[in-house]
Amino acid sequence: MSEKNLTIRDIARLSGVSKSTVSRIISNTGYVKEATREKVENVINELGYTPNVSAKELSLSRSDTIGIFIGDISNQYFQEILRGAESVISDSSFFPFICLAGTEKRQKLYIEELMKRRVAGVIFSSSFIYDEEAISALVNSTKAISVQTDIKGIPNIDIDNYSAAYSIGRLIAGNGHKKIGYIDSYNTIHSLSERLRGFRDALKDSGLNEDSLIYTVTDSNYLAFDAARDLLKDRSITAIQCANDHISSNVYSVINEMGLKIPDDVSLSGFDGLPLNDLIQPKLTSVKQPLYDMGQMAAKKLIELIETGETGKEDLILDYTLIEGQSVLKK
Amino acid sequence: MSEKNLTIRDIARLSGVSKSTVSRIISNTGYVKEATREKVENVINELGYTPNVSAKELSLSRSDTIGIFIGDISNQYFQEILRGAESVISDSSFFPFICLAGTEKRQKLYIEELMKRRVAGVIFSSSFIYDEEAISALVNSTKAISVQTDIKGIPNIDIDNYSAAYSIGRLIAGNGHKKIGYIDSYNTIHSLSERLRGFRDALKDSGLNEDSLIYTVTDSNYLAFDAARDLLKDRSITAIQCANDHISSNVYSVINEMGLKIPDDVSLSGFDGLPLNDLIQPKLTSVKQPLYDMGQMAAKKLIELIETGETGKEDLILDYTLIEGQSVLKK
DNA sequence: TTGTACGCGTTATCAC
DNA sequence: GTGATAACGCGTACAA
Repeated sequence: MSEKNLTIRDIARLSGVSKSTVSRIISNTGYVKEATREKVENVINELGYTPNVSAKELSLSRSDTIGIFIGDISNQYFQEILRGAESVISDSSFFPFICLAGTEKRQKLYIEELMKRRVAGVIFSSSFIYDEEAISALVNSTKAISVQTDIKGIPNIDIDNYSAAYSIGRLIAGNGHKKIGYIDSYNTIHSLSERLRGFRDALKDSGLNEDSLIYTVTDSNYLAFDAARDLLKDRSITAIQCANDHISSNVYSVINEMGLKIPDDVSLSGFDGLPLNDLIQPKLTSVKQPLYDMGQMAAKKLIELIETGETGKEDLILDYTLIEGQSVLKK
Repeated sequence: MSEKNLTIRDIARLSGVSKSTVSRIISNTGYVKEATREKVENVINELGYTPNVSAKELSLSRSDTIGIFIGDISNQYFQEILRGAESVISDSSFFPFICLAGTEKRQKLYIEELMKRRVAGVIFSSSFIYDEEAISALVNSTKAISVQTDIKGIPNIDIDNYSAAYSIGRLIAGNGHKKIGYIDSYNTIHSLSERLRGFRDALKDSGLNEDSLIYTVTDSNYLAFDAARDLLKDRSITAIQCANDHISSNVYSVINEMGLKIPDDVSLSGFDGLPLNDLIQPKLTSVKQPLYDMGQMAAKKLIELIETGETGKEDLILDYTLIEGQSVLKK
């Protein structure tokens, strides 16, 4: 059975060698005679010795931990990015340290902890940054990268939000809708304003005037129930575009609750292409972002930055896919 | 700007005191003159000094980290438990270390890491344990608790699965269904076998014979598509009960895909009461488990164990709620 | 190929 | 109140 608090010294003593030899065997570095290695490894296995990470990190003045800073874990959007990033990191020589930074208090806590742990790098994915100063201090003390998140001075992984939103706007207008509700997110990040800009331009280029877009936003809880109910009161609105699929799934619930039919009574479309869209009937028109890939890409790029020692400034833009479902009526 | 590798010694030197004094101030322990404290704190803030966790842990021979060992993060079931556990831990003096242990490789990696980090405790929530020996070693080296998970020798948080499944079985049979498909999970944990047992007994007590339950299981990917298609070929089956809502949501997709109507063509019911059920039309009949609470309870109980030094053996059973939606036809 | 000695940054135990 | 000093467990020159 594994006893507690075994140290490298115990192993050394019990196998009749010095600490350094044990260290060499554990970290698999330097020359060690095969016979010695076997002897020591036997002792290690028998006693169930496990090296102490804190001591190792302290000794090396370095940690191989990478922080993954996630905004809201109950949102599938962030889950996908997290899964992608984690998969790459847990498959590397680094170690993922997941931070569920969904509230102001948690952001503070986790940022502090990441600093205290001297992490090798951080991946940010959050639609809101509460304390820019703290983030800035963290970013300055380590390597960092973001996924669709606004943080100054670090590379960002994203898609071309303007162009994606433009496409879906053209699609909806092209289907003959003339009065279109738009439910934006309460959060104010660049990718969201780009989507709105792209959507607006699409309507304009389709010959619709400015009044054709009825703009609303979700409340601070990041839900969309009230916004949706407001829009649905105006029966001249024939289509609703949501800034992301977290919102569109909530709007879907409201529409069902009110006994309305999609797309006959109202058209619905979103942005993200989350897995939960599979539960929506009829199939939702949306823009699919490669979220898992974006997470993976962020992790790969970050590891590269750590290993090369470079800082990296250039953003990476990945491809999106327009998904045409049956949720937007052709008039 | 925060410079790297500042130590307690630098702060001491620059504020004209000794390391010990700085340490006292940081850890807020022992007597320090107010004037000294202010002086030192100013230096700390100006330089942006952050204490080094590894050194602290090493010095104390103790870590205040609690591991949260989660089976499958893309399953909302685990998300709820994770969120509950994290909320309690991040609000305590301990720190959450989240392990996405969904694959055999990852379980090995994370268990090893938890041991290396000398964590204060671990919360297990996973429907599969790949290496019982490794888990056992970890459990023996620290405090541990589980949520609806089979690990020997530690307390488990659960509901009365037998009774819950019995209730839903009586409900379905009471609605006149005589041939009922049951889709079990591929995973083999105690709570699942209890559900099956309870459901079986309910049908028996409703006067149905053994042949009335058509048993199938999901495949190793934990999906349910094939199992559902198989069941749906037999048009004499009028209702399908799923062992959990991860399965029922997949079955819902299959039913829609095949153009069948719930509950007219087939009834569907599940187990868990996940948030994503809100997207299912009509409202799904299911058993709601207090998953978030179970996570919270696990964390609270674990912290208690850590602080009292006790091991704890007694399981905790929480209440469930039978949710009667419109997805089971009354015949 | 192996052993010795020092340092990593912090806390705790003593003295003062 | 405050300051030396010895741990904590490990890696790594430098010797041997």
